Amino acid sequence: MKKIMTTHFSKQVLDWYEIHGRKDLPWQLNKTPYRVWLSEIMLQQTQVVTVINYFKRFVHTFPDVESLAKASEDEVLHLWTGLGYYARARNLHKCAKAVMSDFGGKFPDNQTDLESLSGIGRSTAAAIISLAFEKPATILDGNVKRVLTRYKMVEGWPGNKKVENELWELAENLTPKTDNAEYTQAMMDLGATLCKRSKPRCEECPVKQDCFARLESRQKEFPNSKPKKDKPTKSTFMLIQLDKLGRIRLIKRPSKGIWAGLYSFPEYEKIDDIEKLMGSDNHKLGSFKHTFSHYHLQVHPVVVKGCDSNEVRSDDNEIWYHPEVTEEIGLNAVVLKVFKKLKDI
DNA sequence: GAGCCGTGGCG
DNA sequence: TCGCCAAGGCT
Repeated sequence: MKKIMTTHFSKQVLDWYEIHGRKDLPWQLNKTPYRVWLSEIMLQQTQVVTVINYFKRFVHTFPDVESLAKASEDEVLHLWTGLGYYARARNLHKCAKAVMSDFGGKFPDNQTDLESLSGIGRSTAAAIISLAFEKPATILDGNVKRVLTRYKMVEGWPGNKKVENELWELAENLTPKTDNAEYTQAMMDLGATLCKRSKPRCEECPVKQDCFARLESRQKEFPNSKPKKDKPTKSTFMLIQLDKLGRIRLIKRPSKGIWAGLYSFPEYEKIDDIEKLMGSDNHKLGSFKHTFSHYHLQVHPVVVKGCDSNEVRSDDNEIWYHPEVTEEIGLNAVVLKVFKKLKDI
């Protein structure tokens, strides 16, 4: 009985995919394990529309794992600038080097070896096995979770371990051994285009007649939402020093914590801390709020012009940045936002 | 298990 | 304006 239902489900999904699935995303063309891996990392917690241009720029600069492994971390972070979750970029680089040194430059095609690599967990490993090597594997990403929690009305927040284990088992039971790559892509397409979080297009869904949530008109309740927690608000004064050549002083952030390894402005807790150092001849840009996944940051940019770049003691972590001269480095979205504000004044 | 780790879009 | 969250993984 179970097997019949399983076959039924995957057949419906596969038939739908053949007609409605996405088959010409950049990483689906010239498909290689490298391109599949890169896309899977970029797509972690990030939507397709955001990733597309980053992916194109990245493979243009680093067309294969060897070129990526040889790059500097700053170059890699540069191509990740604005994409967020920068640990992904550092792990990506680390992974590329490991593939070169430990796997002869070829991505492994099994779950254990793939999961031993930085940045690759159970679902990403399965996606690579399925999509790149076309061997049977089961993924469980946000799309699949959304589809399955609705299909079987799975109660509880999917981030909860018990719920997640339940979903893994369900996912594995539904995954076919044949046409596995198509099925994997189909489930993600289904979740992304029809079984969306808001306004799901159930009428067009290939499994609508068996979907418990739809049959009870409870689609909105699934997946159950994450228990909410208030985000604290922090405040920071960012010192933007310009020298006579229009260069900007940036400091490389530590290898742990927010924006690790990226260049950013020096930060101070109070305006007094800046004026004690620089004097009171400064210009305040409008403060603004930047929101992270786990807290809000109220940013107060303070501009000091006409600095003498020779006067500031410079170590390896400091640079005077000029977009057209400075070698490529990683920047965060707040720095980009401030750059834009500077242009407007 | 729970916190950490970005960003932009949407309702 | 604001909370929510999108192709997760690491510690």
